[in-house]
Amino acid sequence: MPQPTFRELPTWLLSQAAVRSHRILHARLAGVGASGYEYRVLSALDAASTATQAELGRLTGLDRRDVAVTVQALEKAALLTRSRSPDDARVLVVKPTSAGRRRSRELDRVAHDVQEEVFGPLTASDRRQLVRSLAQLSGS
Amino acid sequence: MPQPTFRELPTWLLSQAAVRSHRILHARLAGVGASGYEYRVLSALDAASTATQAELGRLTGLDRRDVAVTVQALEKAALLTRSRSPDDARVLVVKPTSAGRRRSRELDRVAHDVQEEVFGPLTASDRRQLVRSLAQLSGS
DNA sequence: CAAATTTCAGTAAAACTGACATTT
DNA sequence: CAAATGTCAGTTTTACTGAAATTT
Repeated sequence: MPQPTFRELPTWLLSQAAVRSHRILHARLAGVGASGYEYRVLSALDAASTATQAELGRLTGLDRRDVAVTVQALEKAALLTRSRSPDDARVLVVKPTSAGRRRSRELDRVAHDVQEEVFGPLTASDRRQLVRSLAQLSGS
Repeated sequence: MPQPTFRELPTWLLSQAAVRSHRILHARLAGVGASGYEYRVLSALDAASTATQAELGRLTGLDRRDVAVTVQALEKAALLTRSRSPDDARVLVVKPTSAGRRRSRELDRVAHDVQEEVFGPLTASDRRQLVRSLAQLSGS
């Protein structure tokens, strides 16, 4: 056998598993009216309690531009507030509203349920090993 | 701890690992002037020797529409040919040209090299286990 | 008529790029 | 002046939807 085709490559298997996982999570989030970006921002913000937009970008892996757009939409929906930092006039401090915190936990629950659906085929020990390896791949 | 945030979820780790893997593969393919769709179609076609567009869609996991667009571009680049099937006038039979076969193997080599870069952090046995689990997740 | 194949027109999410004004 | 932050305008890739024409 010379070079394997893409269908036998680990990168392909990884991509396919992620596509399937993403499809399921995305469908569940859409079912409650949320996008993936919104979920990430709200969930990260709930965990941090308060964060600047730049911090949210680092926490969520989103580009600053995409953070700005998402945060603006969430502000319009009264799920978070933004205010200039007194310490640093460049920075916008973002805080969840109580509706935002409720929403965040609702989305965390939705995502939690998806884990079973996606990783159900694996044994608990395979699952642990998979999580370990995946964490290593994305720079732990 | 109530619900974990998205950053602790297996689906997130899977997504992040896939994003990183995709980024690397995509950059390497772009470096030789190919898109992911083109690589998948050419590689699948080279392995199958000949296929209809619908078959290519099933092999590559691409939507029929995206197969059509990709195949038309590859035809324009003289990397494959299309002809009506004599047996079934609905069907377009796609064959690689010799330039297409060379191109396909070039891209397979590029992708093969990426495997090391992406999965290098893992031991060989972790790698085998990961591939097994990933295959299970995408419906093996 | 039902089903499959191909094509057309379009949307949407995700990731990303380059530029700019403001502030530190 | 360099660096960081937020904003604006835009592209690319990938995935997908709905509809139409053709043929089986």
